[in-house]
Amino acid sequence: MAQPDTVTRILDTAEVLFAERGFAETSLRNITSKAKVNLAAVNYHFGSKKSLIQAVFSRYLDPFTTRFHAALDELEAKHRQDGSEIPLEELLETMARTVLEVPAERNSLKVFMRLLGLAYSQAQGHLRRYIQDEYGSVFTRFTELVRRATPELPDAERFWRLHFVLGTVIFTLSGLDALRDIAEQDYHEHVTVRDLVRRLRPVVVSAMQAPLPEPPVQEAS
Amino acid sequence: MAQPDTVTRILDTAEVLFAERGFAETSLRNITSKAKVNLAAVNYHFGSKKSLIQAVFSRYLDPFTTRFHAALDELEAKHRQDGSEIPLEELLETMARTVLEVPAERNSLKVFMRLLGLAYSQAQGHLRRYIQDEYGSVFTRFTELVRRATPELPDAERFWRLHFVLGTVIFTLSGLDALRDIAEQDYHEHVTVRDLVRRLRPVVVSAMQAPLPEPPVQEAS
DNA sequence: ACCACATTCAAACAATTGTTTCCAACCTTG
DNA sequence: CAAGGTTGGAAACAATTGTTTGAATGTGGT
Repeated sequence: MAQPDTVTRILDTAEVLFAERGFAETSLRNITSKAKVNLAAVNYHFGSKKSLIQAVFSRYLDPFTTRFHAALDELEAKHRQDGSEIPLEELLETMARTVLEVPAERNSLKVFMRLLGLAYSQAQGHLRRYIQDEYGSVFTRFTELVRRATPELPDAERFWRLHFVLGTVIFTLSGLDALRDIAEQDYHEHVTVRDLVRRLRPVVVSAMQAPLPEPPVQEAS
Repeated sequence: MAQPDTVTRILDTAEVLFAERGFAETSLRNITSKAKVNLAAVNYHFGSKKSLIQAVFSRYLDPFTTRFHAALDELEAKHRQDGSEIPLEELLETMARTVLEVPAERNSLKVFMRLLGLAYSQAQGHLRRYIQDEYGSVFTRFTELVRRATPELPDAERFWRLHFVLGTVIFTLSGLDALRDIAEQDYHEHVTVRDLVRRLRPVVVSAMQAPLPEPPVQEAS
């Protein structure tokens, strides 16, 4: 579509600024001046600010979905041989590994997670729709595998618990910088992302396997 | 400070719009036109948009902290009599109950949670600082009680787990509308906030009581 | 009735936003 | 070397932003 230089320099700068300050708070002039490209370059190469935002996401999500599908293929093939179901831990492990792999190639996991967090919290209706349309299928596949790994859970319960842990991960990793400062100050330990994933593992597994809630209390009607 | 009408009408409208669309995406003209007040009224009564945002938060957080302190007083008094420690479940229960009580007086829990989520995710440095300064003490008190309820947890581990569950709650409840749509469509059940809290309870307790993570692997250095 | 004050209002302010325009520079192709 | 389409750049565009102004209106006290 275009030279590697200008386009990627815009993307590299945009993703950092978006992650730091959000979409609405980051102007095209912020991006272009820091990237040392002309203001018009964004509209020329991407068409609009919306498209730029989507492009920033694609650069992370495209490799992620590709790798994640491949990893799930591998996992399914392995367990098809011995006929066993894929255990929940292995599914979560695979997802975590894939998430960690992707941003290694580019900026940082922090940016990736922060972007995901923004995609949820910022209104940006077009973004949620875009992500849902483009990348919903891999999530559907994953949840189906989780379903087979946790047959004791009612469907609705599993749905909610998956979003509970999704919230934990995105919230923690996207707010990592602020939390890391506090943790370092209070407990004098330097926290890496891998540390956090290590801490998250048992928590997430326990959360998914928690006892079922009491049945809903019947309101007097 | 002023008539009940204009000021509260601005606050009522602002909190809804902020919750729906975020701070930067909501203009003062959006607020004032929907609230049917003059544009200048915001700057007249609140001084600036920043102050309006803080005022919106105060209206939720002030009653919350008051009630929460009172509830913790009561809880401590009760357990000081029989000399027992406050169990974790009771602490979490108290917090949940207080969170549910506050917005009953006003708009909705959804708005409250969505605002909290925005406070974290939107950059808005001034907001985080404001919340930290004004309401940090009650959180400190709560974490200290949690510490006594979970003596087996290392301090750093407890710190992180508290933020894990904080992420779960804020993320889920602030994105409730979108998730509810999906859940209703897929599982044909109408989800209320109280349902969600009921589902959250065992998950949060299990998360806090999960086994400790493996010690960090030592990198070859 | 009058005054002092608080509040409301319409209008304008300067600043910033995303986007477009038009021209110069460039590189590839004949 | 020349032609032509592609990419870069400075400036201007219209729209929207938060904020301020100054006059009009309302309100309560003496």
